[in-house]
Amino acid sequence: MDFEQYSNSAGQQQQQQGANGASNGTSQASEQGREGSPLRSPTVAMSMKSPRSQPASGPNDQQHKDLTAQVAAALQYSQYAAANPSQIPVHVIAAHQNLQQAAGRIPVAVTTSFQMANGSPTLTPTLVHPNLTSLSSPQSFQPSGVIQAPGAAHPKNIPITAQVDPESPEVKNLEAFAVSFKSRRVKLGYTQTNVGQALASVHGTNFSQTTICRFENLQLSYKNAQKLKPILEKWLEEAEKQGAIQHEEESMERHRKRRTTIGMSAKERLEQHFQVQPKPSSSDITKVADSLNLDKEVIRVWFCNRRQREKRVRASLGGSPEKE
DNA sequence: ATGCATGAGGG
DNA sequence: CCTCATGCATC
Repeated sequence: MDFEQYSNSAGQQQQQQGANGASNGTSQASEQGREGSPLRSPTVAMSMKSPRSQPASGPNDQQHKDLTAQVAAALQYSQYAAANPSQIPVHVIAAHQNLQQAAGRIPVAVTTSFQMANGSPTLTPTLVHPNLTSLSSPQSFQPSGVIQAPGAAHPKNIPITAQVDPESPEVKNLEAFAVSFKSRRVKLGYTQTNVGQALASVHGTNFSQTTICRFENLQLSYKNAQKLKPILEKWLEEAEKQGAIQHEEESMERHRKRRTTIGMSAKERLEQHFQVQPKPSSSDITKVADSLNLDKEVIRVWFCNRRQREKRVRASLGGSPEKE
């Protein structure tokens, strides 16, 4: 099979934001694509106004392709899982649910059928483009006793459910503030790091550059962002009153474990697993970790983080990459 | 800007 | 063990 390169590349570039010199102002001139990961976000959002009068010319929409790819991944895994009878049920069911969920985002219907051939269950998802057929409505899956294998210990359920309506006025307001905040922050000459430290004056405790950055980009959970907003809002008002930077104390003492670098192929495998089973059991994690030659703890944490990412306000939602 | 990690709180 | 809020280390 394939090998993973969980190498710990030696760090070389340091783009520390003006943590000690306020002359760094804006900075943040970052450029993405540092990872070249083929699967940035398997999400299939965006809206597609499809004139129902379009003749069936073929499923060549990008969205359709994306979903197809997602299905392929899920299917691939389900087959892989076929080697582990004790877990097939959960995985397959989860796969189906994920497919339906994915389909819910775009005008496509998913029809998944089950085939018990030689004791090897196979998931066969069929994508139906509304413009192509008279629409064979997505037939609901009937987990008729066939799927419930004996040793299948299902952890819990697979929610992945969104947390807040992206169109909610609250979310819109949050986004507006985030943009405004960044703009005004820059005008004041504060770096994200500066803000995090200065925040102590109105909040009592500091925050890291990371947190400020995530707030500005709304890469936090909805609740977290809502909680931070008033704090940042308060600080901003104070800061604008005083006009210039009033940075606080700076304590630079840190040291931690070196960050593990998970190879790209390993990430693909993990992503596939996640698509069908976002919450793998301990034994699952052990198996995955073993097959990828990575520490179990690393895998466990990866899933935890992946789940968290799924819950971010701006994660994989209609929000355009708002690059800059 | 973001990936992997830590720790508090809940079960 | 998980979720959640957070952040160091690193791209």
